[in-house]
Amino acid sequence: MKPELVFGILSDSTRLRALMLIQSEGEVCVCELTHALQASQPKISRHLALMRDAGIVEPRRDGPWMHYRLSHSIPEWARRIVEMSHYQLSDIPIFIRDAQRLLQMCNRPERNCG
Amino acid sequence: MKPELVFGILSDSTRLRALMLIQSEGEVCVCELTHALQASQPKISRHLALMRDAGIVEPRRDGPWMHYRLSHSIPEWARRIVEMSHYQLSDIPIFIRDAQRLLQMCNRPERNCG
DNA sequence: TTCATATATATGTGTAAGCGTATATACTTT
DNA sequence: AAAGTATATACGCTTACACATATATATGAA
Repeated sequence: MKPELVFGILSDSTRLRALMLIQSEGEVCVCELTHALQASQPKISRHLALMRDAGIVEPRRDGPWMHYRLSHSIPEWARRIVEMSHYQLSDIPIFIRDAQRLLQMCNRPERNCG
Repeated sequence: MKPELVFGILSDSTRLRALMLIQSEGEVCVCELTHALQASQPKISRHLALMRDAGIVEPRRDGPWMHYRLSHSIPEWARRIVEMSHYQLSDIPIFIRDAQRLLQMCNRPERNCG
């Protein structure tokens, strides 16, 4: 895995916002992302597929839902870059708002209402 | 400055390699980069202009030479991301080789031979 | 098997990015 | 001023990317 590829993943707003939530929550499903990011489902799925193909995230099926988390086989340096970017960016308004929308979302698979 | 823009800067191999050297050396000039990265001068200059316009690096003229360093007005989170990426990536072969070529370069402005 | 929900992918389109080559600008020396 | 070196930008081209929309696949319930 090449470093510039990892940064390429982070260089799109939708993917960065998704990864920030994945990093916060450990795991999120597609419907949670579409809700939190207020984006269309194909848009979210396309970006997740991109990240999956790049080896950054991995899917887990849970009935009809697909959950995504950081890939367990991601290189250590890549994991640290993602973690540390999350740490540095988490107080920026747009990411705070995404996190809030996720917490306030009802009908989250495997979770109660917020 | 938007986070995804900073990652966009880091998502190109030439720019990432240049920034790694800037981070190591504090400041490098165009001719040092063309030598260390073994790339054409227009290619290096174009990428530096891109990073300058994005507010990541800033130029300093020294006679005929242009030196580039991290911008002093870069947001703290962006500086930390660059610093930390350098720390995480510095032992990857391609960056080691770039650094070696730079150290072995003779005729470096403001420096002796290595 | 039929329907509804959740997710994935395909298609067509517009835009942005990177490259090589050529050329322009800036500085230094003569 | 003229020539040489260092750097910047312009141009034409090709490819990659992101999007919206449409459609396909997968699961669960009836």
